[in-house]
Amino acid sequence: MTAGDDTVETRELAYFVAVAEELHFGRAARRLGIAQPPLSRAIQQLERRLGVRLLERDHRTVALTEAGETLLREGHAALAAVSAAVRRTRRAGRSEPSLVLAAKPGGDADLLPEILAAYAATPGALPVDIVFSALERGAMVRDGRADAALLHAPREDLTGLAVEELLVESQVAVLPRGHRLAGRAELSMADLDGEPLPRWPGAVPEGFSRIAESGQLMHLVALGRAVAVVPESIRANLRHDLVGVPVADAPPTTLVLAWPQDARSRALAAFVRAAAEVARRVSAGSEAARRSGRL
Amino acid sequence: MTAGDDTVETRELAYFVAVAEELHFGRAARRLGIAQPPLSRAIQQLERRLGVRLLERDHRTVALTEAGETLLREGHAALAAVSAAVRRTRRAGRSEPSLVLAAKPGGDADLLPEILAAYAATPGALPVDIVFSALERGAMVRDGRADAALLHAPREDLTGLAVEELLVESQVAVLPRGHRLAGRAELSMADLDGEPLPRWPGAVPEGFSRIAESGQLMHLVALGRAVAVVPESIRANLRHDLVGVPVADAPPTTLVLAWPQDARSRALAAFVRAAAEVARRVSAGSEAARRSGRL
DNA sequence: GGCGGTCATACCGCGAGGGTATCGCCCGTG
DNA sequence: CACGGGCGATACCCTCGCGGTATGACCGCC
Repeated sequence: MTAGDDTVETRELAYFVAVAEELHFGRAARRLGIAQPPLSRAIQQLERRLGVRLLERDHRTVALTEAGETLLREGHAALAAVSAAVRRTRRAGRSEPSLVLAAKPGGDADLLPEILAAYAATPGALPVDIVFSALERGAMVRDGRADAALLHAPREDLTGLAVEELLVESQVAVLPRGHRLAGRAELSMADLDGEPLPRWPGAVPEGFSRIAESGQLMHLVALGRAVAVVPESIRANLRHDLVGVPVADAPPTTLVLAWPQDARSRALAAFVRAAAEVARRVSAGSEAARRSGRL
Repeated sequence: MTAGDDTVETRELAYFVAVAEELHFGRAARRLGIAQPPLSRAIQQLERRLGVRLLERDHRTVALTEAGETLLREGHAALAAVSAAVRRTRRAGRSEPSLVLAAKPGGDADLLPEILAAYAATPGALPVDIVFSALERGAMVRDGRADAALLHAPREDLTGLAVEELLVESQVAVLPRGHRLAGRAELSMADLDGEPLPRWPGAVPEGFSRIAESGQLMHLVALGRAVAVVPESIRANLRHDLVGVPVADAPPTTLVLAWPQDARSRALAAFVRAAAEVARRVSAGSEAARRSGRL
């Protein structure tokens, strides 16, 4: 009995996700651009089809059941997979192909120009479009908006992505030039204990919505409203009113090149190879410089 | 222009996948249980909606374009994500919850009884259903048919799964007792060069469709039709007419417990902890035995 | 106790999806 | 070279299900 057609349409998933996120049929319906009654019906039908109660409604409030919570999580992932499929297909069909690389402004440790040059020198290289985003570069790769991204592990989540490690960096605290700790040769995290947040970029300081751009963060630091702990490579591009001081016990950060773990593109493979090659060359060079005492 | 409603229904994806796999509208339609004309229309509509040519048809044959190939790959993944969502939701809604563990017969290195006992002793432990499968345990975890599985790395693909390493094992060649190499204390892969396939379980020997069950494989070995290289733990349960001889240069195999990488279940976490604890205890014990010369 | 808010039900209209019949095209074949 | 068979596309029709409007049932709150 209850044959249970194992297939659910993406429309139904999107409807459920909307309701589960809003916990309110009317708002969800408005967000979806439909009326409320069809939405109620669709959810009931979905529950009947799955043979599972997804929402607990008591005429005043809507709450998720255990099953509803898993469908919210899993349904989100499934919808993401569908739109990733669509986006990647569209891109694969473009007559004039290119690679899209997501990078964070100032977050490339100055490797990007060399990587681009090395790849461009590859036979059959495609044009590379750089798209800048501070916060959702990983998501862009996962959902097909970008072919690859420069990410910082372990700060950013790498699940579901294939990665090539480019560079391991220690971290520095960014401080106003006049700060009491600015003159120190080295700090520990404990030294920063009393300092205003965000200690880590991406965290949310009091009264600010979100640090979406590194210039904003640096501005906050200059104002004494925040202290940032960031990879040492940004010292090269620091504003003149700021200084970077090594933090000895901050966990090292790894700059990685990430791409969808089952990508099959010839061009992407060549790009990854080129990036790895540049990283190898550069880190060997800086290693040599360090050994010869120039750093 | 080309507003491009970014959503595609799972039905459309399933239709395209069927055509892409069959490369034949008639067969695909039969497989889907619909007539051929609506299928043709659906594919055309999908192509129009994506703004991309997916199939190259020349009145005699159907071939995939570049975009079609990526939609085949990505669409498959997306459909799998959808049915995984459905299955996991159904399971989460069951009134009497349980854990489903996928194992391979003989592939648990005899850890399973202890793991089950350790987990059962956990407060709030759920009943554990063991489901045996030789070939698709990884897929069962990925698509929600199982909560966790015992897998052998690197022989089996672990992408998309979270894992806990339980046991590293060296490998042995399984040979008929009368085999010319059966008396040797140790072999190398080179010694097996002339031997009949499959060297590795899961490979397809001439004239046989698939080794789905280890009993079949052992039977083939006993008949001299094949030589198997497997983790050493199976030596304990070998038929009396077979012997296991260590293969010095075969890459070691790791028995891992794998689960969906974003699972949130309290019960699963407890099970993983219990398994890791047992593995730690057992490998410490066998280490001690080895040191004291009993092996 | 009326009022507003929320979800469910009743009912209707229309469009999309599916079916049958047929065409157009190409290829093999006698 | 004519003809038949196989394949995908087109034409046409019908039905079912999705979405809309109107309304009901049930609460909490002034």
